[in-house]
Amino acid sequence: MHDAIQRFRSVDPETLPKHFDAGAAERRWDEVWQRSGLYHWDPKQPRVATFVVDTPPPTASGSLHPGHMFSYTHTDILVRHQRMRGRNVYYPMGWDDNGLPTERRVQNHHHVRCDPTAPYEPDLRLEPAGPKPSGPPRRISRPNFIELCERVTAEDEQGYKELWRRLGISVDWRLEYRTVDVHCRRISQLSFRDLFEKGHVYTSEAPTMWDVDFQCAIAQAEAEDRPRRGAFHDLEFGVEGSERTFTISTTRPELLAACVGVTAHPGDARYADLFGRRAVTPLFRVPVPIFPSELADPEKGTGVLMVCTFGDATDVLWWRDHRLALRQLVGRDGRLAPLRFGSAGFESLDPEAANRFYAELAGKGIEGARKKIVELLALPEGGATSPRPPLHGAPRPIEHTVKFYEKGERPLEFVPTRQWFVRLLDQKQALLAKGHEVQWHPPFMVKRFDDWTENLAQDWCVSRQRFFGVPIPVWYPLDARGEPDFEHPIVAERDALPVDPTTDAPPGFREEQRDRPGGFRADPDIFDTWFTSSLTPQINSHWLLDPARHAALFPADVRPQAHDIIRTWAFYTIAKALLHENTIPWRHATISGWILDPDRKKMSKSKGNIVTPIPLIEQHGADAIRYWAGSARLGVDTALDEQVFKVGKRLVTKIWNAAKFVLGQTAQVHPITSELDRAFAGELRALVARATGGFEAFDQAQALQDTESFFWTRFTDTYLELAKARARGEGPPGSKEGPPGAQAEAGGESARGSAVATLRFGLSVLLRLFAPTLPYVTEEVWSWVFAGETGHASIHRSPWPDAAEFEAIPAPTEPESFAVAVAALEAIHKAKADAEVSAGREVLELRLAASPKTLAKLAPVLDDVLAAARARAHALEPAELADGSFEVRSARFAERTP
RNA sequence: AGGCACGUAGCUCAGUGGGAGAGCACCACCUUGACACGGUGGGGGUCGGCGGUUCAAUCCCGCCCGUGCCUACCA
Repeated sequence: MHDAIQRFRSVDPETLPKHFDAGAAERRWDEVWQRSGLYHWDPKQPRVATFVVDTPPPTASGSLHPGHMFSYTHTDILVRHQRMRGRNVYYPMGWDDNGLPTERRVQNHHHVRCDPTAPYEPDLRLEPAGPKPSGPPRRISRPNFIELCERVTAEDEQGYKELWRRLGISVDWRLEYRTVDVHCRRISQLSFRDLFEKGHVYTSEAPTMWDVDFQCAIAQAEAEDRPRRGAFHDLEFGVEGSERTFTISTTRPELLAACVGVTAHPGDARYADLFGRRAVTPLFRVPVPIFPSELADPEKGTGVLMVCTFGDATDVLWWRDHRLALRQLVGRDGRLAPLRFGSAGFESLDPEAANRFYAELAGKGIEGARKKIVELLALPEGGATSPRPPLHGAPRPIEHTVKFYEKGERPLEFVPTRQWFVRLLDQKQALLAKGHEVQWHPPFMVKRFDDWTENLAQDWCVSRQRFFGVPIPVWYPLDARGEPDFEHPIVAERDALPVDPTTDAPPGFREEQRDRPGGFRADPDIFDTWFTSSLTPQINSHWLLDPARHAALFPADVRPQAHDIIRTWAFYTIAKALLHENTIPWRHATISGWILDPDRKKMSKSKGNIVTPIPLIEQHGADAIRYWAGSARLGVDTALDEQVFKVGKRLVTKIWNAAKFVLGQTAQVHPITSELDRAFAGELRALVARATGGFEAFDQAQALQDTESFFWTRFTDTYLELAKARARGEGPPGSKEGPPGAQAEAGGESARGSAVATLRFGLSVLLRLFAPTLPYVTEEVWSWVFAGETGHASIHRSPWPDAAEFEAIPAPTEPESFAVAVAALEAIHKAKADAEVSAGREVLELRLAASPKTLAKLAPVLDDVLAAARARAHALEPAELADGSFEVRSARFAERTP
């Protein structure tokens, strides 16, 4: 770089526009960068030279959000730094088109519903439905529905793509993928096949968390707790063959017909006599076993409780561990199923009464059934043994937490259904170990991973009863009666993937055998969206399809993501890499915070406080938005603050103006020899080390802050002012001998050339330090002269500044001379401010005091200080002042600025 | 209930075992030649509270208070 200083050219500031036009620069440079292949990954380079980003694939069906700008900019800043460090960057973009958000978006956008029984309409063309469609939604076939999903997501992706390009997100668009495309379906199904071969997946019919509205199974990761108002109902139970009664408290009286057991803590003396006997439920008079369980809390309710199929996760445990009866009450649609008590049905001491009572409940929804059963329980004839009503007193309102599907509106139920699971409970220790092999930024985020992993209670349910997504590549053989054999699933062969079992026949079968006795039946389900998106590193590396590419791209270097999906995306991705290859999926996880609105509330669509991104860019410029994002450290929730945009915009303008000045200096450059220049270079060198260290520690905010602070306080406000006169070939006013330093240096021209060279060198270094954060304004300035001088057409492929660039610049004679020069100038500025005259006013007389040591340090830079202060005359006075500080003892200023 | 993070100037946020900082906002001044999308100067904070360690604590330790989030709590 120092050699390049010799080739420094100048530009005529008159030829440059007066102001920086951010919008024009964004359009122009994006086009140039795309056309020149600036962001292209080079597959020929080795792994060590490559930097692989596991970019988050956004759900394109969501709405654009300032949070998108925020977190993707974080990553892009790191990526641009790596690119300038010479790394061959692999920076893809994916779109997560799977699943519910897309289906919902299509349903609303076109006012349709998927009806798998409807026939395919090849020529169906639907227009967007508009804001308030009338009438019931149109029912369309599954293939039509999927076509719409693909069309809508493709449209939505354009909005994102436009935003990324406008923001200067430097992805290689050749590496675009969609989680439903052929390649991703193949990788996803390969993953299933591999897990199947390794014994990590199984199918079972078991009670599973079930959303009654979506009628779909849910994994633990998608369930969330919500506080809800409920009420304890005290119900009197009888004891078989005895007058003994006891009272249980339940919030779910509607499940009474599904009561299959009663339990209390083994140490609870109140109920010790009951263990081993049978309780008799009220209304339905069903005898059920009474057993002790450590899981029962003597403090809660009455200490004794009913076990139902199924009220909650603990019921599932009791049901399984104590081999209780299954009396599934809530159906897939959330309504109470028909039950029969008596000889042909469930046991009851009074089947006739049981059936009579239950007839009042069957077919009702949960809320309706609860209301009804409370009425029934208040009837005197409902009691099992006692003459009074089984419901004691009024329901007691409580606040309790209830599990919901995160996108759902009614509480989850446990419904026995056949699902596919990935075994994770037996992998907890290995998962924790792998999680700690990853370096998290900030490091404490690993705790989120630990908490989740340690508390994992269920294997991962990966099958979903939805339409749009990756099909599970499985068929089941049908026996002679047409019953499927779930113990011997037929999993598609690797070479056949991807398959859709609903249209493809399994190996060894013909299509005509579908759903026929002796034939086969397709698994109708699709995968959980995370089953595919947990493979984004492998999707990019073409795992199992291209071993050389996989070796070059896996594990990835960085996984950027937000902290709310550590339990899903990060967790499942780590799990997949562990189960497939016993490795980690990436070396670093960078966790961005959330965007809060100016009132510190989380921004979300439901709160209606979303600001749309593009207008913000139009208003402030992409660099200013990036400045705001880059200023926030990883993991820190950040307010959407227009003030910060303005600060960023001001910085952009200042860079542009400073560059215009620096590059407008026309003098011939010389080697950097003057003391002030050498001292400034020394400070700059320290900045480069700090900023580089910041980037290496994934702390782009610190790097930016250091660079920005240096730029204002060490460059524009100080060095530029101090070196300005010399660079122009002027000295202090009235000095006739030529530029300052002429006496001490070999000649005036070399001192002048030293200043010009230092200005250019400083600008070149600072531009490159800013380039990752502010790609547009730095590229614009770079293009004026530096591109030709350094041989790097774009600043974004130019070498990151390093110590080697400083080697040819001699160290300053006095390490503190820059600081001393600044302090002296500030003292004179203060005197001018006190006298209420402009900083540009000439100083006719000046008595400047400092300690003798400080005055000695000032000597080699004195002429620059006097020139910057416009001092015609001066006297230096040794004084008892703290080292490094100056005082103006007296001064006289010119009447007006010349 | 356990955990993690945060609490520093009116606001947004850096920071470090020894001097309390930046930007914005505020006040005063300066039409200066790269920049008025500018410059110079200034006022403003018991660094959440209480203890402890230390020659010295905003920083380390303990407890407490407040805020946010994660996990658990579902009879």
